[in-house]
Amino acid sequence: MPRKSLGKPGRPAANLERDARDLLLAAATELFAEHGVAATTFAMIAKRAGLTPAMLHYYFTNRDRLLDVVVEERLAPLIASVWTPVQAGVAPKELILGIVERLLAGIERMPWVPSTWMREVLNEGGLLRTRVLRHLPFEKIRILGEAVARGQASKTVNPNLDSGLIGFSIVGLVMLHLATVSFAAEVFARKATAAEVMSRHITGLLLDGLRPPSPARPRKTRSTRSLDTRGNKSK
Amino acid sequence: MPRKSLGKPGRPAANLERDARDLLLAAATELFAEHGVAATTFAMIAKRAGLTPAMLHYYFTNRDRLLDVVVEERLAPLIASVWTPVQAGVAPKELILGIVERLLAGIERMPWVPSTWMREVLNEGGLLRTRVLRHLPFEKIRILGEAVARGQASKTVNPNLDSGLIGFSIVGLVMLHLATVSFAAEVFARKATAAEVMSRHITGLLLDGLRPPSPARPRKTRSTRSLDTRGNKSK
Amino acid sequence: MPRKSLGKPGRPAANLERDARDLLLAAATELFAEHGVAATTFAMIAKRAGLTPAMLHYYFTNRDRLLDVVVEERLAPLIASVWTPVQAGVAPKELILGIVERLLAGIERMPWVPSTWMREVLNEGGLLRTRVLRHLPFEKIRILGEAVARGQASKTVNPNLDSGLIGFSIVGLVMLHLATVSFAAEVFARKATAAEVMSRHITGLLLDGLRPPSPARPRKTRSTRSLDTRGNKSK
Amino acid sequence: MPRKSLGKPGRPAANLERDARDLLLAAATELFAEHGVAATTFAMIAKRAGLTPAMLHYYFTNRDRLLDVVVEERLAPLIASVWTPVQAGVAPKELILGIVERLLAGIERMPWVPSTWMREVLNEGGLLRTRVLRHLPFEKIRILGEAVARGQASKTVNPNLDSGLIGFSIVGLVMLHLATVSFAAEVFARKATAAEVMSRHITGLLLDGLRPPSPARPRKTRSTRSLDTRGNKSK
DNA sequence: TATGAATGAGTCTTCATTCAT
DNA sequence: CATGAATGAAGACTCATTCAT
Repeated sequence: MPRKSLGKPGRPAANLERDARDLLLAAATELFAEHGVAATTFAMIAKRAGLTPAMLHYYFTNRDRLLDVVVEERLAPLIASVWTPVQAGVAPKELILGIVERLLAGIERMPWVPSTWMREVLNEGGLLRTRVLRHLPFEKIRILGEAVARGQASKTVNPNLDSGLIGFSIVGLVMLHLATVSFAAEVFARKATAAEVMSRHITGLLLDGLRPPSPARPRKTRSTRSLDTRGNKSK
Repeated sequence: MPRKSLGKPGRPAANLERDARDLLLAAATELFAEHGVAATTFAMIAKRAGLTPAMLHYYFTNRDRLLDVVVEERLAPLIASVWTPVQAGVAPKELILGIVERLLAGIERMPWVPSTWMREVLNEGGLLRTRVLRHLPFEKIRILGEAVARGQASKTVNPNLDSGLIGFSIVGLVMLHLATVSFAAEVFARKATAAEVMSRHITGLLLDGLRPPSPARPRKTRSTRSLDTRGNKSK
Repeated sequence: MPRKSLGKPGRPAANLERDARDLLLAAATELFAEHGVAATTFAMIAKRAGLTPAMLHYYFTNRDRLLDVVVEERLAPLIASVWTPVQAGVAPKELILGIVERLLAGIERMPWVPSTWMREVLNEGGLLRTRVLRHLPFEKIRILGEAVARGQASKTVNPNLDSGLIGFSIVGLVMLHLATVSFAAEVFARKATAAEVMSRHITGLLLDGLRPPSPARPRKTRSTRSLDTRGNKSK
Repeated sequence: MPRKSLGKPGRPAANLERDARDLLLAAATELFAEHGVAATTFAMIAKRAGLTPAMLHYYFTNRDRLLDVVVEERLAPLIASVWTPVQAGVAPKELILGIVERLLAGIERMPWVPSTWMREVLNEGGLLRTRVLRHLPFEKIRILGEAVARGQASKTVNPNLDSGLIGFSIVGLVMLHLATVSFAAEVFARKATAAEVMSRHITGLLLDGLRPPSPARPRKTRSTRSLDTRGNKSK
């Protein structure tokens, strides 16, 4: 509860020395990604943060509260940053590209997200699912779905897609591939796929599937922009 | 696969009364899907199977061994049934359709798979990852990748896709969507998406992405066939 | 596995193929010596004998009964063989030499005895103590004590010795040294002391302590006789 | 040795209120002597100390660590106190008398030692054997052996003794007799032999065996001094 | 603000024992 | 005779949580 870090207004940047609460939160999210929420003990978190298990209770009182805090202070801002710019009236393709781009940028800052998302949000019985649900931007998701449905009506979008599922497919596809990076790397015993390649693969899959993209729309802009071009400041 | 079940020679089919080992295995896989491997205790498994925790040790000696058995007797056969038919020389589109179809059929028989796959195989630190790795059909995955690469060389396949990742994308996409069914349902507080719709959505995404499919190839066959048309009988 | 060995009554010697009961008893005594009674499980015994834990119950019904049998069929005969020849009227020195000799001979046939004796008989709380107590030849021990006391009265025996303890000292000393063989060997990382040397050391200690033996009585016979000169047939 | 026990600076001596760690250690050593290490459970120790089993893990983390601590904080100091005064150039008789005296004094403070020594150190498979081995004063043992060997060369010491074994015989003899006290008492259903008698018996046995001591060397001093005349302060 | 001490509930696992076959 | 199946009780050990300091 006690939120220290009351950086004097005078001091501009200098966030170097993070306080204990931040340290614990960082350790917790890392470990959640590595071992899952259920398998992460207070002792493990404390050890990684170089602090004591009792401090976790001091700052978060509770295992449940710790999860609340992780969702509210870490996942919710990411979700907001990804979906807030989604506006009605934009073409579905542009919406999707924006979502993917912002999501990739967010994950770059919080690499623990994909793993945790798949494990603890999408999965039935995931320990963060209910908590995350409260922060989903239903309105924005609906806007995206309607854009797709309109596209389908005007024959410019694949009618096989379910307009209600497309939002989950986009986010899930990104999470899936990012979480799979280490798996694919391990399978082939080679180093992880480059972020650039991964980004192209994902957007390519979403936009055109297996088919070669129509030459009319070169899409060259995408491939040249770096991932963090439009990083959403979560604070 | 069933070990004991020495049904009297008189009784023909009727495998109704499953033995304790089978019962435990079924309870374990269910619970793994619901809560994850780490969060599933012997007590929980025993309780669901209507047996005692000590029996788990009797049959599997060990928590590790239990996981071994789950992989070897449940996941490995599924993997084999999905990939065995993959042959060189077939068009990538056909390969992908076959994989998706067989995978969906397998999951229909073992609904606990998608959740567990995402949680315990794809995820870094997943408790089944190493074990599953040993059963992956690298040769078949390579055949698929090469088919895609050849398609890209002949300009008939989307060059943005990474031919090395495509195998993981296909399997992952199916797993992801199946695991997400309950999530989407919960989000919209409506009943789960029909299997038929889900199947069309997934193959649609893989083949054409957002773009409307070319009218030349109607693909009507797919949408009419039921999911388990060619279920692989594991027996 | 099932070792029948239903030796016909007609066949006299031929005990080569031991029956299951014997096998189990041998495995049990070995393990008792290695790990102690408390730390030896039925599973360990069965495994070493190449049989099943359930057979132990079949033959011995009970853990307690197994211990009873070990004492009655193995230790009691050894005790009897050692003490039976002790007769009143013999000089203490001769009595002691006889006891040591017979004990060493018995241990040679049952190498598990010293360890078990020290651990489970002498020690407070030893699991065989009460059982063994019933088989101790109190009368014989008394005879030895009186022989020593008479020697002390006639100034021919060390008056510092306690005539009541001397019986325990003799047996204990032998057991101690035999059990210590492996320890001393381990300490010096050399091979075990030869039986001959050990025998001389023990009798030397008992008869003369640190002092050089009086030249009048050469005692050469002892040191030249081998250990098993007068093995006591326990059956 | 006492870890915590930070008695207020004002209070001078008075270490009456022992801390939990000490209490647990005392309970453990007592029970090890009574039932052996293998048969002593955490629950038993905790119960005797009036604490909970979980505290044992708190202070010792581990069953193995508990044994380490017992050896390092209890047995090792005793061993050191017994052997440290052994110096080259001293007559073997004096060396032996000193060792016995110091050992008896140590055991008087730690009555659990003899039983545990015989069970868990000397015995093959003893649970403390390896741990104790690291604390044996090999150099001192060698000095004693050489003193005996020199005595044998100059015909003043019994040549039947093995100079390499004599150290083990001395310590073993003391441990044996002290551990046997309760056994002998139980056998004769009388109260335990007095410490004084026991001490005389042991040293008598070691110095002269069965023979009456030579009148030239009266050895009266020994028998009059009480056991703890020269208690070794372990700190 | 921080922590060492302490614990009850619960984890996996082992064991002796029973019993139907 | 012999054993595979089954289990209650107990083993060591872990964990989130409390609390005095």
